[in-house]
Amino acid sequence: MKRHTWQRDAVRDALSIRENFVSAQQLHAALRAGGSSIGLATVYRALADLAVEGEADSLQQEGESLYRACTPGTHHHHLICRNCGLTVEIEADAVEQWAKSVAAEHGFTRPNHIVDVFGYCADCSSAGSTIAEAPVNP
Amino acid sequence: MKRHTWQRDAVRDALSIRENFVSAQQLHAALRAGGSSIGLATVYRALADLAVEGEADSLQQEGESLYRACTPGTHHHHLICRNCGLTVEIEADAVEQWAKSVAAEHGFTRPNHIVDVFGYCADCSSAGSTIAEAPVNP
DNA sequence: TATACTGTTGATAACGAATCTCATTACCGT
DNA sequence: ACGGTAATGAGATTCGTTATCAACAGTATA
Repeated sequence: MKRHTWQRDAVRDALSIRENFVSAQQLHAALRAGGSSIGLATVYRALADLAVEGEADSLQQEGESLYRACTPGTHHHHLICRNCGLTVEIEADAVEQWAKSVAAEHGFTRPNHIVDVFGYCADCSSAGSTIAEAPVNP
Repeated sequence: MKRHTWQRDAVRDALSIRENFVSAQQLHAALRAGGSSIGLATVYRALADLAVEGEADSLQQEGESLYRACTPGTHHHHLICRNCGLTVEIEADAVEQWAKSVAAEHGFTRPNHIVDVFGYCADCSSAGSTIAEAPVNP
């Protein structure tokens, strides 16, 4: 049986406050900075649970998992700024359909897909000279 | 100046033989098993270089980087079997265009995208009872 | 409310992928 | 052949994540 603890709530709340993707360690540091005594392992467990339950989206970047609160029940993808992390949820029925059809064409069943778009948001683009990273697709 | 070594060739050859995505450690083990004395760090370096030069595709899965040889100069994505790893290169101009337009709509510049489709290939689907993993999208 | 059951927590150890260090090797222009 | 220097590789190191396990705290029941 699943139990209700303040630790889970704390992680959920801390995640829901944030706009961008954050790592488990960042979230743990923020919670501790806020006076909480929550443990690191618990933050990892809570985030993994939230992701499984569909309350959080996750993506892998540079060898670490990042999480972000999302509205449960909706399937969407993300448009993420490489510079500041600003994240926009995007829907893409066309892509969903494409993924299904291309899988079916090749005899694949139970298709899933990973679709994320990265770029530089308007603000970071206009402040272009301060961006260290070189363009990836010139 | 860039130098030509048998180690780079060995990694490139070992990668080109394979159909599926492999990890650096798998490739290193295979090379050693084949009698090579190549070092692990060198395999990591060679794979990273190949990916940068566009001779290999890479993806992140379960906290590790997997690599696969690809025909240089062509932009494509992958359809990957979750069970056996069978990989099919797929092209998707529609998705490319969608990524560009959705980025532009939100003021994002220099868009990149990560698009991969996972599923169960025909063979693994028909041998369904042997697949341990539960369906992810019932 | 008191009690027992058991899922959860958290400090720490352990793990694993990837990178760094640095002495040694060997590629390549001269 | 020579010399500068990029590349190599064994091992150490870093860092994100997971496992361990005793102590704790929800929750159902009496």
